[in-house]
Amino acid sequence: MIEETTKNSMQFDGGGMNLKATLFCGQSFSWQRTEDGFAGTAGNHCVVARQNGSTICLSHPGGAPFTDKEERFWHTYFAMDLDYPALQQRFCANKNLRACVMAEPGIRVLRQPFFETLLAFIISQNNHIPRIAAIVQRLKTGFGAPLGGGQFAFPLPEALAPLEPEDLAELQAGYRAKYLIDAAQKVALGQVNEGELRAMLPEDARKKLCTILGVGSKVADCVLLFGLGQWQTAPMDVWMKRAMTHLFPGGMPKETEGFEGIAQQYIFHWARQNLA
DNA sequence: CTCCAGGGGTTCC
DNA sequence: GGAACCCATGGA
Repeated sequence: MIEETTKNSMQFDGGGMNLKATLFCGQSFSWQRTEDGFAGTAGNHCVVARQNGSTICLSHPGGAPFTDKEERFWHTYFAMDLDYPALQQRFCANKNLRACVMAEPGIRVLRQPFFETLLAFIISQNNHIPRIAAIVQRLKTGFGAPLGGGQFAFPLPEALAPLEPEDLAELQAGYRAKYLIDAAQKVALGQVNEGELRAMLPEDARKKLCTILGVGSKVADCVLLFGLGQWQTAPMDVWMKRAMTHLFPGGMPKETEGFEGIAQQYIFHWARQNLA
């Protein structure tokens, strides 16, 4: 008998993660609900994710085994290297942080690829989550490389850079189409470079991102947080004020699904940088 | 029909 | 700096 050595799925303990809340709270727009779980892509990788109790299970749409490289990729994507329960316990010493933690304790900040995070949050401007996700999906299927199982990768900057806004008409992204192309061009030409952004001081990276048409303070903050693992250093009161200005200009909403998660993500990242 | 959704650009002052 | 207005699109 030959032992089965390939792994057609990977499982790990979520460490208190709520998969559904994490995927659909508004930090990522690359996941879809399917009959047997949540199908999503990141970079050149695609998976179907499920949660059974505390266990997170990932499998390929076609059932293919995972390589070591893919396992590491998803491990990093879901930030499984961080001890969230311990992190949250520390946050709860602060009143504002505690409120964010208690709103939805199962949310983790995902580590998403830079370019797709940038474009997704450009699309997000003056828009709502279901439509953002629909536009992202059309962007992938229309301009991305097929990954099998009906999934498509997020298009590369080089694929979008030569296009004209009318070429993106099928996205139904409206006036944002020219923003997407400008972002793709600046990344493809190296005027905006992920490695350089990561090496920069966060405030400088923020300014650099804002040179892209359609990227202002809010989009830049989201890209720094979700796509670059970076955040600016600022005193707590400044940071909280910015988060609240961005997120809840009219005051904290009561039952708006996802919003509490966004607040938590904002605060979590700040706290990770400053309370360590 | 009007309003607005996780903004940003432009054009004023 | 801040305020008004516009930008496409689709759902309530």
